[in-house]
Amino acid sequence: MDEKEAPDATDRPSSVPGAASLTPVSYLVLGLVARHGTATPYDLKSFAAQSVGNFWSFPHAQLYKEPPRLAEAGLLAEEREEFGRRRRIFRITDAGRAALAEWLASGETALGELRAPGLLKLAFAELGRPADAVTLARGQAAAHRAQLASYEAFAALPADAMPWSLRRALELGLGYERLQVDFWEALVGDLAAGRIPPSPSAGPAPPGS
Amino acid sequence: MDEKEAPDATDRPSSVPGAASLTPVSYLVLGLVARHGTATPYDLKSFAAQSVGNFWSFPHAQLYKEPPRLAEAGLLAEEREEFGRRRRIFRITDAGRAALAEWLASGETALGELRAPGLLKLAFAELGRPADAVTLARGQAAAHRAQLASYEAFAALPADAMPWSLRRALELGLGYERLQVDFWEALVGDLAAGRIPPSPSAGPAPPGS
DNA sequence: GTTCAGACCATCCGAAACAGACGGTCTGCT
DNA sequence: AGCAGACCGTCTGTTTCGGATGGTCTGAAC
Repeated sequence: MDEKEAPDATDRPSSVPGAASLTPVSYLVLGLVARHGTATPYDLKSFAAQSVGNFWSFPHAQLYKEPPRLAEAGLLAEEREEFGRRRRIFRITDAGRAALAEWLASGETALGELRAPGLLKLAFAELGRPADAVTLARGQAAAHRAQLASYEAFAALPADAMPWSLRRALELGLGYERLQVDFWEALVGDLAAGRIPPSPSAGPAPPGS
Repeated sequence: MDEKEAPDATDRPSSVPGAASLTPVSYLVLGLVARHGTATPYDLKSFAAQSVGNFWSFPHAQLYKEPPRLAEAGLLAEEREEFGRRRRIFRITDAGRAALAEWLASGETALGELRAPGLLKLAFAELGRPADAVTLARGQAAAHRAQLASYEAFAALPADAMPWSLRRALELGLGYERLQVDFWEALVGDLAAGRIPPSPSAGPAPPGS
């Protein structure tokens, strides 16, 4: 029953020639270049860190490898600085803009998972001591409070510091962190008050059952 | 307190159990085996799908590869069915229990990222047409509503169908999906009402900046 | 009592992603 | 000029991903 018979609407950009497979990184690069006009790989690294990098980090090596790949597919144009470091400068092409537009227009909507390490640990907390669960909850609450503060600082930037769409995305991030903080703090409270029965009936199912 | 292990020439199976590199998958396997007493790899696949698999899916190949690895490290004991398929049956050892306990007790708290594909797309929605953003938001809302319903069905199981810790984890999942649904629905509303300025003042920064 | 379909179970492999070490290049300060 | 330190880019081993592939068993039809 674990099979998902997803219709899988083959979301590959059909109108774009030679575009084999575009990953999230591809669209990140495409989007960043489109937004800024031009960018070197290093710029991409910085741009990403300042924007989506907050909730989705990419190894910087990816941001160096992806632009040439996209250039080869015709989605980016590449030029070089004349002097100095002779860095690669990328600019989006019409084909690139089309691929980006198609991605934005497609009703693809994969939905991702809640892969929080703390959540995995919590799921098995019954196997440890109750005190460990408290430690975990406190730690998670603190970590998420810190992350929340960082988002809030970012959100405090003036209105024209980021496009409306990014700001809106940031708001989901804010909500997410608040949810996490509330959740873990409530858990700390419940555990401290003994409101959660760590040994309610008989503990975990005995192996011999 | 994550250990930085220097790459030894030949890393022996285990000198100190639990100190080697154990990944989230390792702990998933350890936890599942501990919870159920015994398990074949195929069982693990099923158990995972029924529990944490809801918010954190693992390729099943991982669940076949990991148990032998853990057995080699002394954290699991392996026996075989006598007849029939002669499947591998795993059972946790004292060392395995110790490693699991150590993990549960450690104040590790890595915090993971909000890697939702929809969020990435939203972050660049300013580059597309406003109608695309509406499509995206509607699609995301629907997808998350479906996921929410699935969680709710799971949560409706009787109290003894799952340990308290897993139920608690599920509650975070529930909250997360509700947050998503609310967020995307609110976005649909704002976009429809024109409350979000897709072309506020002057558009994105010109390339020549 | 064979045969065969279809579920159940397990392994393998190429292609990415990942983390981060390592090296080169330039700028500002002395 | 010399040098420190920031800036910038590439490379490599390891792990993960996702799915193709291929065996094994049950039971129902013949």
